[in-house]
Amino acid sequence: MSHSNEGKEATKLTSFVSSNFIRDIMLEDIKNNKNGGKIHTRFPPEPNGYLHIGHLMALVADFGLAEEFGGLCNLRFDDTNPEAEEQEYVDKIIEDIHWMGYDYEDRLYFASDYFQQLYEFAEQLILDGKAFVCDLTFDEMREYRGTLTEPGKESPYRNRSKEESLDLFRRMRLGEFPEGTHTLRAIIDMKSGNLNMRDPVIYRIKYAPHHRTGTDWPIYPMYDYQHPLSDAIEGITHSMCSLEYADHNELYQWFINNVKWQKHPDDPIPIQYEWSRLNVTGTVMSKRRLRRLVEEGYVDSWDDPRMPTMCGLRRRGYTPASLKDFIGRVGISRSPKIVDAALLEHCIREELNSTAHRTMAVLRPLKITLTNYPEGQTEYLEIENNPEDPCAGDRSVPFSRELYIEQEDFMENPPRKFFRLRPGGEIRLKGAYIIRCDEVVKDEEGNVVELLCSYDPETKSGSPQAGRRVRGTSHWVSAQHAATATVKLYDHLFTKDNPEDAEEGKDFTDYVNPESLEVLENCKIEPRLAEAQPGERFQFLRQGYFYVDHVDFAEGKLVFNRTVGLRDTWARMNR
RNA sequence: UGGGGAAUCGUCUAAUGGUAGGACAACAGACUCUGGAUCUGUAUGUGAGGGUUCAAAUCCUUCUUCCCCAACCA
Repeated sequence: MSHSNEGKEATKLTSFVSSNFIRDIMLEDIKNNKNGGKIHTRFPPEPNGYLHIGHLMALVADFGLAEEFGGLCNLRFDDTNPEAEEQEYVDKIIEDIHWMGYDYEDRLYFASDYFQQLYEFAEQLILDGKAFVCDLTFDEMREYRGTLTEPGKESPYRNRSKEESLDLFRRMRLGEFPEGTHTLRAIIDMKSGNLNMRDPVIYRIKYAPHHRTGTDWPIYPMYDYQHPLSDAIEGITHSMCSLEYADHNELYQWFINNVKWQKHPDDPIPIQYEWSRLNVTGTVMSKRRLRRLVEEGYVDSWDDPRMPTMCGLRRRGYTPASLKDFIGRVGISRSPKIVDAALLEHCIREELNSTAHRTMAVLRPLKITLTNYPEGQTEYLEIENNPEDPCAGDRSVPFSRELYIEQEDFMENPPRKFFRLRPGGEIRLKGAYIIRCDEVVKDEEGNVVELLCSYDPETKSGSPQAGRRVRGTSHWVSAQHAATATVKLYDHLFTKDNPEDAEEGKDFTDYVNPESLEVLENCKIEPRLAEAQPGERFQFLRQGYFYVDHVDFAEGKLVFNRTVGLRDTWARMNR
């Protein structure tokens, strides 16, 4: 991927800024030389959907903390449910991880890589009297499990002989039984207050073909069994996950303690740590809801720039560095969090303010003619690319008699504090001259179609006499030299901070912002922008940061997606 | 008395018995050839009640509120 350099660069620049309890634990472990002072994490997505902003915490923490302590992070797909998982998602997830600049080197693993090993562990568990084959039906098992407040009952098959269980388990593996007729269950405690400990199922029969192992296996291990053992096999030291798995930690430890997985006495014993999930205002995260947005046409695709998916964020123009910065600022904790999307926007604005080149694009053009400027003349003005970065240099921008300015930079009857152009008033054209509006040209319906202006040759930017001041400055493009482009103005997808908190009779789709996308087809852009390459980011002066859509570009279209607008105190004053 | 987790400015997050601090958001002002950026300033917080202590966000205690768990999903 051409984007991987972007991510790697970002990795060097950014690390966590805030402290967090996981880091404290790692620091302590390193100090005590636990596991030889090594940190080894893993990022364990299930390939059943696209990575989205809710996964960002785990992604950045798993890879970022390992990186910070000179450790390693494996990429391991949790692919033990063939009904849900697809190769397509594996590929998309890998693409997103590469884009973020994270490197798992040759450590790309799949839980399915361990199916044979896990199977052997399971046989041993049976031999040790710690697991049995259960013939209870799905409904019976639910009944035997008890409830949150009542203890469960032991399965009548719990005490059958090891030999019988082993025989049955082997025949399960041979594919002799239909789905749903048998399970392998751990023998733990049906009375436990923790439902996960009530003789949990560790293998079930499934004949669905697996995206990697095909039809090799008629039985599949459950997450709770597979995950700790996969961690153990890989030598993971710190196994991090979100808080809804806290109840599973006891089971995690049970498998670590009861399966003979250790090859050497100093193989690290993995420990699970949990943190609270990341939520962001104005988004939905669940796969089901995201799918509805796509399928019901609220957005165009999974990578629509309004989607909170990683691929959507990328098309919106977010950078890996800004995303890492965001996670660093949010921090890792165990308290529930719904982070203000404004923080995410701040992170990308801050980065782009220092890196994005300034350009001029007139989104809604209003023609002006400088009546005292020589016809046919073009002068090239040197304008700085980025006032925040002197090294960014200057570029030449053509200036001529006929120009476009923004429609909203002119008002015939302006209110107080409107510092832009009005009849008889003056503004500076950025990097050029001060102009005065002499005459307003209207069509038959009274719409303003053109302004006749005059320029003051004494006020050329950079010249000694340029000192005269006017309050307003506008961006502009030369009509003759401008190219036309499509600009997509994106805004928040929802009108509500928490779209899921719907009123009676409504659901989250009722809060989709009808103005979340405005497509402008007739934007006039300066010559530099006509040469823009996919993946480039610019500031459109006074308007915002824009990303050259790499997807549209591949289809032959030059489209600028608004990543985020500039802070706009004028707009705020008018709210 | 099911089990587990969490409560600090509007939002995140620090302070591990010793001045409740930072970031984002908000507001006000300065500056500005981007109404951007930058700078300065302002307001807002320890869920509640008891207790220990010279001193409590922090320790003890009672209570309240919120989140997660009853897939042969992860």
